[in-house]
Amino acid sequence: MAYFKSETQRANFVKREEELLEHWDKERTFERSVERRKDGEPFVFVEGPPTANGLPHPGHVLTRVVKDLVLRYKTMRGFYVTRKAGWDTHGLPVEIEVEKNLGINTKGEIEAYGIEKFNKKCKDSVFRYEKEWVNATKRVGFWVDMDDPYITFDINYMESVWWSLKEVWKKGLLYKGHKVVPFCPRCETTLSSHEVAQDYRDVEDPSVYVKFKLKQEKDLYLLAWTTTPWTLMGNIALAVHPSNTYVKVKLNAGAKDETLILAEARLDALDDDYEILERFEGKDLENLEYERLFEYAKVEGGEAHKVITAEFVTLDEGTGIVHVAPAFGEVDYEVCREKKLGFSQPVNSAGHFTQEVPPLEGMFVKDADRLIIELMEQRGVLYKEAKYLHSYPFCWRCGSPLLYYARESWFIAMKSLRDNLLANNEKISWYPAHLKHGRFGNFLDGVEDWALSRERFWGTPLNIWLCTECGKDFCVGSIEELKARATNTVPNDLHRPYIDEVVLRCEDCGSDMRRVKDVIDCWYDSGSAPFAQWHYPFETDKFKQNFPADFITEAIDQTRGWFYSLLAVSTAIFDEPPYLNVLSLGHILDEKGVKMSKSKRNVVDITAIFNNEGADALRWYFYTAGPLSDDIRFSEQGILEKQKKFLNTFWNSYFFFVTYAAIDEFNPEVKAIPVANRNAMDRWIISRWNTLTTEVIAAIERFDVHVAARKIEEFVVNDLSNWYIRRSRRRFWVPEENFDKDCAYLTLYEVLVSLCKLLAPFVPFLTEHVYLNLVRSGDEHKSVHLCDYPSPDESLIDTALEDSMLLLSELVEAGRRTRSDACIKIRQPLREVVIVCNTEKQDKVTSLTAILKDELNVREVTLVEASSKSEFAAAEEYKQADVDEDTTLFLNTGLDKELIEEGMVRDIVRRIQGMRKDIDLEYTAKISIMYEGDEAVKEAITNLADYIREETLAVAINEGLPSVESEQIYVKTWKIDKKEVRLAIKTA
RNA sequence: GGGCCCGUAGCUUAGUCUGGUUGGAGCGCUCGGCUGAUAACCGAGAGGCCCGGAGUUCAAAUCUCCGCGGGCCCA
Repeated sequence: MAYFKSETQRANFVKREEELLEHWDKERTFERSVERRKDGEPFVFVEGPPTANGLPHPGHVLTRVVKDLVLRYKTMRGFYVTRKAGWDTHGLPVEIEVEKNLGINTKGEIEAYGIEKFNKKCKDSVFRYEKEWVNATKRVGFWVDMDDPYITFDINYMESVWWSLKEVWKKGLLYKGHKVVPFCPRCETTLSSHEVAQDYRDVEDPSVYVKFKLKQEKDLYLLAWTTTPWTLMGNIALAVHPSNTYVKVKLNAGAKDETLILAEARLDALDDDYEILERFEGKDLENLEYERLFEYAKVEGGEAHKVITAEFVTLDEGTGIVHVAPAFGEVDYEVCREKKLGFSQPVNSAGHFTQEVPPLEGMFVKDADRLIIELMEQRGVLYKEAKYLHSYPFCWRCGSPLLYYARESWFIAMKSLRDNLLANNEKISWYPAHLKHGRFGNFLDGVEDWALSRERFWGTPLNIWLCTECGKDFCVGSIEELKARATNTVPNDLHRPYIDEVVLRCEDCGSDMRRVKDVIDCWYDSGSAPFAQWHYPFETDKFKQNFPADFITEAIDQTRGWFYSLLAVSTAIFDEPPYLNVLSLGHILDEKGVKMSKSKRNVVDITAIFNNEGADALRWYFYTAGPLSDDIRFSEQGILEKQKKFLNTFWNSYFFFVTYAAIDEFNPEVKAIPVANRNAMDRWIISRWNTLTTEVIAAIERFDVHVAARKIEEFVVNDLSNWYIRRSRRRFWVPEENFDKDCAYLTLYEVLVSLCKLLAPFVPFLTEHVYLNLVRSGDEHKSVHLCDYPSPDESLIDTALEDSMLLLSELVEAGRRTRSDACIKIRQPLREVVIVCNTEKQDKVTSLTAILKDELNVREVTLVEASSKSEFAAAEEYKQADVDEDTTLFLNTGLDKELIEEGMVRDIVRRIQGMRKDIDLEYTAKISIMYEGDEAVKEAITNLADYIREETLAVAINEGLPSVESEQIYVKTWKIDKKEVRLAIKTA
């Protein structure tokens, strides 16, 4: 009985994959692959948690298959690799989704709807597409434990987050300040940066040149410029560049005779004639005080209305003197904080002026521009007004112009940890390496304090309570502590609104303490994953085993996202890097090279890919497309090509093997032949395989996945299929058992099984299917994914042999070229090929002459020294082809009757083989042949009848066709070398 | 506006770090050949201002600078 199951020639990858998904489920193969390594060295991975409130995108699939490749590889290399899935569940994107469904979009409406109900909806919405995520994850073959994932809204997870924030608070790193954020006055919502980026429009705004009167000197003005006149109500300072040249100019403008200061490079801004009175550097202006434009808004917390110097001042436009309003600009806010200046906020959260500004009270800021310009004109402080075209962000939901607006916010003092961040970054290996000191390092260099709080609803509540009397703050670090300090009942759910009800007792004054209303930035949630997923420090074992991570990978946009938040949290709490290796991936672009995004409607449906091409084809496409750090132009056609070229070729190599192994009932278990005893071809493919394995392992260790995958592809397509198997076919066709055939079977078998292991992390489905059929002994519950990764046997690497084969392929190429030039088809045997080369090359070729004879269809191979070259070059029947500098090939193109007859017969055999295939004969079926042709044909067939019988499995060859047509007889007329030949076959 | 990455044939790409014969492949196209594993394969051909410009050098796809286009992050 056949040892191997036979296969169909068409692989049907999709169906195979679906079968294996069930098989793995039933066999618990994933779980067992992890468990069997539990005494191995741990290789720690942290899953970057996706948000499941949208459909998975091809980019997500890419990160998942890259994670899977590395984790499977490490597992097979003997590491203990646990893989906990995670879900990111909090944050504004979730809230917005719910708001959309409820048809509301202001915080007021949410509060009216009820925070309890609202958050319930958020919680439900978070897993709206969980099924699709789980399906896609499984379907693509990503082995990760989704039965026991970490979830950021889980109470244990939140408790760990609270604990960590208390550590931050205890170190004095948590403080309250203002944060200037893009804010929609209509929705009363802060917008995240990616929301802001969604709707920039070109708009025309008034730009005004305003004169600020200096206190020290009479009739001397600083000329400032702004495109948002309404922000002048919050003016605190004027900024100049410290080292640029400024001038004092006297205007010659009749009644408007006055003296102004501005940057020399911006004198163009003046409409009038002027005379330069003085030149000085910006820093000479520092600390000059000026009279405020409007007396209305009150200033708190520091000095105001003086000149400061700042590097951000540019001379591209304006006057080189910048109006600074900390309530309405992030840069403004930062510089004022640095210089310890005051703060003024005359605008409420709906974007209307407050009663601090009586003439404008209740007016929307953008509508107030006109009135403010008029007021300035009346006071004679407006130098001129112009139009200014610029791009400005609008709310993507309601279309209102966004305001930059300072809101009260809690911060983590990351700036003070800058050196620690940089030092920890030094302990991390980045792939690609340039990110370490490039994008990421630069970012850490200029790190800002982390605005941690969000005035929102669905998130981990900020665990800070403030005393209603004395203002003292307290940070709660655990549920136990909360219970101990609470004066009322502690809820089971830590979310809003329940937590808002919990009142603590102030230790200082004994009054009530109330929680601040904010929730925590969800990036802090996911940045806490290394410890929060294990409920550290309330449970300690798992965390200790799993920190720091050996490996994380996500797309490039996470450099300032998760890659940063992980490092930030870990540095603040442990002062250790949370991961040691980080691999950054490129993005998936559409076929035109544009980023795939929901709004552009160019996102490819991955389920269609799974159903059409299958997971292995998709994976192989991703792995071979190019360096993982490069963007990929996604193309379904490209995936199909991978399926045809690579998967099919691998399948067919396997199919060839099992087909003949079944016929011969070959059993690898009872054969053992040392490699050294096998022929050159066998030793060559085994050597190539060992070389390949060395290269593949080296490449994966560097995360050069595309290098590894492309090398395997070349091996399978070129070396194995197109050379080794093609060259060795005849060895498998020999009917009787013999030593050489056993060598061929064993070699191909060993290479295929080893290839399965080498490829298992890349294409886990196909390799499993093939492995399960090829390895039929041993454990019932076996799997390629339970195997050790192959390691190369250096003693089997024969570089000299590999070199020889390379030379041989060059000779074959040259020989074919010569035939083609001389118009002699390959089926026509020729007498001789002469190779002119040095002795070193002669040695290389000698062992492989049999192959050369076969490939070039010549009877003799003659090797000669360079000295005889001229002799052959002069002979007419020898056609020349140059191989390389010192190697030349001559093909003897002379034909005699014997050669012509042989060529004729080979043509006939070829036709008969085609006919066998036409009528789908079994490979082993015997036939009888009948023919009609001229004398030459008859003579050739008679002379070479034995050869024909052997090649075509014919038991009889007879001249003359049967007179009656019959279904059992297949007749076809051919033209061979201008002769008509009629052939007929029937099964014998 | 700033930082980082990418740009090679119609398409996908190797080569760039470490400058050095005529810039390699694959898909597609044209012609010819081969085929009882292969929806394959082999040979020949057409197809490249190596994004543009300047510089360094005996020598630049490769190094430097300035642009242009795309991407990401940040303003």
